Amino acid sequence: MANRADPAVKAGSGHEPSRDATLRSFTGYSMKRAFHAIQADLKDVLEPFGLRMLTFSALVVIVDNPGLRQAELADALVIERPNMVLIVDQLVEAGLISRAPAEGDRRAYALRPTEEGCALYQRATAAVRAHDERMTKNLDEEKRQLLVSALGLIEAVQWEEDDNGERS
Amino acid sequence: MANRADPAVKAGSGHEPSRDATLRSFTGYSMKRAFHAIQADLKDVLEPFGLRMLTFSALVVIVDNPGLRQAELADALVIERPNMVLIVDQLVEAGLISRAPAEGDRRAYALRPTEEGCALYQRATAAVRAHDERMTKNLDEEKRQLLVSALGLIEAVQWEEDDNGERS
DNA sequence: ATATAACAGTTATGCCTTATAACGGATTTG
DNA sequence: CAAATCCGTTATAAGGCATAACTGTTATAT
Repeated sequence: MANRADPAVKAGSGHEPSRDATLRSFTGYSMKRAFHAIQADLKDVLEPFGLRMLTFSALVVIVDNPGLRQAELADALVIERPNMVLIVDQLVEAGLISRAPAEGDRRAYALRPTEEGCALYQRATAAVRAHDERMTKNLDEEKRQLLVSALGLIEAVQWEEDDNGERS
Repeated sequence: MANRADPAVKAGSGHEPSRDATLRSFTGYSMKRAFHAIQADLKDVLEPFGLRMLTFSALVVIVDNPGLRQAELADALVIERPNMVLIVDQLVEAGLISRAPAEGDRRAYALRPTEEGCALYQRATAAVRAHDERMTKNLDEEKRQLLVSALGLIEAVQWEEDDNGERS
C-alpha cells in the first residue's frame, strides 16, 4: 500500500543533480509529477472508505446536485458516458446512491444520494480536505490560490476555439 | 469565483454555474483537470513524431544523459523497471536509441541516442516547447514560475518522512 | 401521423499506464 | 564459496480512457 521511493537522494558515486533537467522546463512534466504524488496519497486516503478517485468525485457531484442524470454527471466530470456506467454501478452497489427513473423521460435516470451516501460524503470529504491541506502545506494561502488560478487558466485553453494549427 | 466556459452548456433552461463546485475547492481536482487538458494536447503534438508521452520523456533523458542504464532511467522518470522495458524496446525499434552492453557490468545496458534520436529529440523538443507555451499562454512569466515552484513543493511532500498519522 | 434524427444508457472492445511477483544471469559481500 | 543484492526481463492484473455499436425513448420534420 504505502510505497516509498527515494530517487532524489543517492548516496553513491557522482553527484548528478537531476537527470530530467530538460523535462523540468516543461510545465506539463512538473504537473505530471505533482499529480502523481497527489494521486498516490489520495488513493490511500480513500481506500478506507471503499472509494476511488472517480467514485469519490462522482459521489460528491451527486450529493451536490441530487437528481442529475448520468450524462450530466459525465459532462461535469469530463468522463465519457460509457465509463460512467461502472462508476455509477459501483456507487449503487455500495448503497451510496440510488438510480431512479427520471420523471418525464423514461430513458434517463435521476441519481440521488442515499442517507449512507450523504454520511460517507461528509466523512470522505473531510478526509480529502485534510489530504489536500497536507499536500499543499508548503504553500501559503496566496500561493495556493495562485496555483489553482493558474491551473484553471491552463484548462481553459482547450475551450478556446483557436484556428491556429501548426501541427501535422 | 472565476467562471470559465463550460463544455456542456447546452441551449435550454437554466444557467447551472458549475456542478463540481465542491471538487473545485480541492487542489488535486483542478490539477487533474488541467493535466488532462495538457495530456490530450501533448498526445496530438507527439503523434506526428511517432512518440508518446513516456517515450518522449525517456528519449529526452537519454539524450541528456547518454550511457545511463535502464534502472537509472526508470528512477529519473519514476517508472517501475518492468514498465521501462517496453518503452526502451520501442525507442530501439524506432532506431532512436541503442542498447549497448555497459562496460564493467555484463547485466546492464548503456542507453545512448542514435543520430536519428538526436535529430528527433531536437524537433520533438521544439514542438513540445511550443505546446507548453501555448498551454501557459494565459499566464505571465511570474505566474508560470510560481506555478512550477508550487508543483515542486507539492511533489516534495511525498519525500518527507512524516510520522504524523493523519487518519485511521 | 409517421419517418427520421437525436438522445440516454448500455455493452463490447482496445489501448495505455501503473503496479507487483517471480525468474535467470551477473555482481557484490561475508 | 554461499548468500544477498542488483539488472533486465516476463507474466499478470487492475484501472483509466476512448470509440463503435446496440436498445429503447424522445424530439423533429415533412
